Amino acid sequence: METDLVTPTSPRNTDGLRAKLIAVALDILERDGIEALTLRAVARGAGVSHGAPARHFDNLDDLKAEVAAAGHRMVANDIATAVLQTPFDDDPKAPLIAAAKAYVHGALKNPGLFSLIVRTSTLSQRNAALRRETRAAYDGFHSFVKQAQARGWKPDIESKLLAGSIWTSVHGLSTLWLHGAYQQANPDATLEEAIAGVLDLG
Amino acid sequence: METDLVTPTSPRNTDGLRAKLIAVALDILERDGIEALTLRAVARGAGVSHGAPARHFDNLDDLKAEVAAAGHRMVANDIATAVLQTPFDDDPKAPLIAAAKAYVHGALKNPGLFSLIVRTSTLSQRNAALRRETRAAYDGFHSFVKQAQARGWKPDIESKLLAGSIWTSVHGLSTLWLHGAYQQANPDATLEEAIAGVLDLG
DNA sequence: TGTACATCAGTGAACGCGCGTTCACTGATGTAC
DNA sequence: TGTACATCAGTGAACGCGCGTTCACTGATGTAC
Repeated sequence: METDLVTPTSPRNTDGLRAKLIAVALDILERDGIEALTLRAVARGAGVSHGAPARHFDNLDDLKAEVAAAGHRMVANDIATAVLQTPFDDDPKAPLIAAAKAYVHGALKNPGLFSLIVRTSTLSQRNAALRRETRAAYDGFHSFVKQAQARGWKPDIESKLLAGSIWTSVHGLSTLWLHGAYQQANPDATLEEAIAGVLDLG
Repeated sequence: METDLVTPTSPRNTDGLRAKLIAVALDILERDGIEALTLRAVARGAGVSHGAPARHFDNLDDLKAEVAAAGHRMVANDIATAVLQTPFDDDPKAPLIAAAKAYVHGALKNPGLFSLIVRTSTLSQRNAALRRETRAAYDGFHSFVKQAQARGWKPDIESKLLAGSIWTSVHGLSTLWLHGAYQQANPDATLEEAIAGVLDLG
């Protein structure tokens, strides 16, 4: 289903349950992981019958896409907040480090949501809202990178390629740290060091 | 089950089916993805009854761990081959680029196996063989990095941190490219450029 | 203000599905004598 | 060489499970008059 940002208004429906179902889904992801995210589990968590979600979502994939979009928004928000709260001071890349930390910590805080967001990118071709979220999140990050460059950090690298490199690094670090693979390969490194290392490279 | 590298020998069992089940599992991962990897599907693919796999694997997780170990070995092998076939020539990091390409191409060739390997790292605490594979793969890569450093590439960075950074970057690029997220954010970049960019950073 | 009607979110029973796992069985193959 | 026996990989029926989805229903709420 192609869901728009503006949910269809109904005279007597305040969309209470719809919002609650999404909130419950985020809880389930955080507590029990992506495998546990089913329509029935969401209904149980919201205290309604298992048929109720069908009134708000066409099917499971539809729900997942909406949850992923909501999660995307949350992460993008956390990152923007972290960046805006971090002064450039003497280090032009300080805000980027803050952004990277927010990204990694977001992934570690809710691994299930992180997985869902990643896996849903294939789905996103069919969901305009999700597609917009992805795009907006990346564009936001890209502008932070350009600001750091404008202040003298790696000014000679093409900003898109630089943003892409940082993004892949931070994303990969999140994944590998989450699964304990990074720590296993590099037992002495702390997460802070790993994040800094990823940005300092070179 | 703690499975050892040496499979228990049985007088009349040549382990034909066991090996076939693993091969079928790899096929299923490549063709239909990780969701489709079930004991019953593997049995079907091997042309045996659905109860047969229970003679060789304690349960589904046991099978997955063995498949992941096999996949890990394959990837590590591909990387080693790529590195050994690439002369240092004038560019000390040429073998590392070859390694990165092999890693990414392996992920793109069999996304299901890639997912399984990543997700199984949590499982690996319970499977000694898989733990050894992970460790061996990383150690191999680390030695390649040290060789590049010995030839003058980024010699001042602590090799473990450098290896970790490259690993996370390449891993993240694989994931994001696989899901189309990287291309969406950076429509003009080719995979080759992205790989080079990740290693060139800085 | 009051009444008749329409809407529709949520109910709960029911459906078919594929799954993991168990278990008595059978039949081929290796071993002991 | 031949025979009796033991082993055990693979069979196929059966089990219970949770899932997504459908559907007639009911009851609360908004609307028209």
